[in-house]
Amino acid sequence: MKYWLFKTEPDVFSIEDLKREKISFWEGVRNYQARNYLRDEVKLGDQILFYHSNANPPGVVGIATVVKEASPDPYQFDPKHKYFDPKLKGPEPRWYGVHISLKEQFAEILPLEILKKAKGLDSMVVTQKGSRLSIQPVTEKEFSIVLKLAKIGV
DNA sequence: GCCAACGTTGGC
DNA sequence: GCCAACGTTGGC
Repeated sequence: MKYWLFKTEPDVFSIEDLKREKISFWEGVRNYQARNYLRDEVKLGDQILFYHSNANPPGVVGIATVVKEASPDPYQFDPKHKYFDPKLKGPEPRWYGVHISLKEQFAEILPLEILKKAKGLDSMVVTQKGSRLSIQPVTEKEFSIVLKLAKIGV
């Protein structure tokens, strides 16, 4: 089993939305590195740190899990949709998403600031300066440290 | 294939 | 709202 961090702006799609929808398609990823993770490496049952970016404060708000592996993002073909990709030629999809489901919402947000100070998270992708990747690999160790921090509370 | 210009991300 | 970091674009 692998571990990931999925980044989302809560104004666009928040953990509350995921809770309400039960199962959500992770749409709109338009970055090749993130796409490659989604298409090739994110597998059924993988665990996800659900992260709110562009929030006050930014941080991890819960745990989700993968319930269905990669399928093409349908919006890339829809000219009226904001995730339409005008550069596509033909029916070959370029962008993919996975289906996820909420596993646990933390009692309160675990802020990025705490992650940055935490022991053992020095090389975690999200704590690096200028880390813009929206789908990030997380090690098992990092994942368990984050869980511990979330339980202790801040 | 280089790289300057440009657009976007996201913490602060 | 600012701006550093970074990805993408497109002229050459």
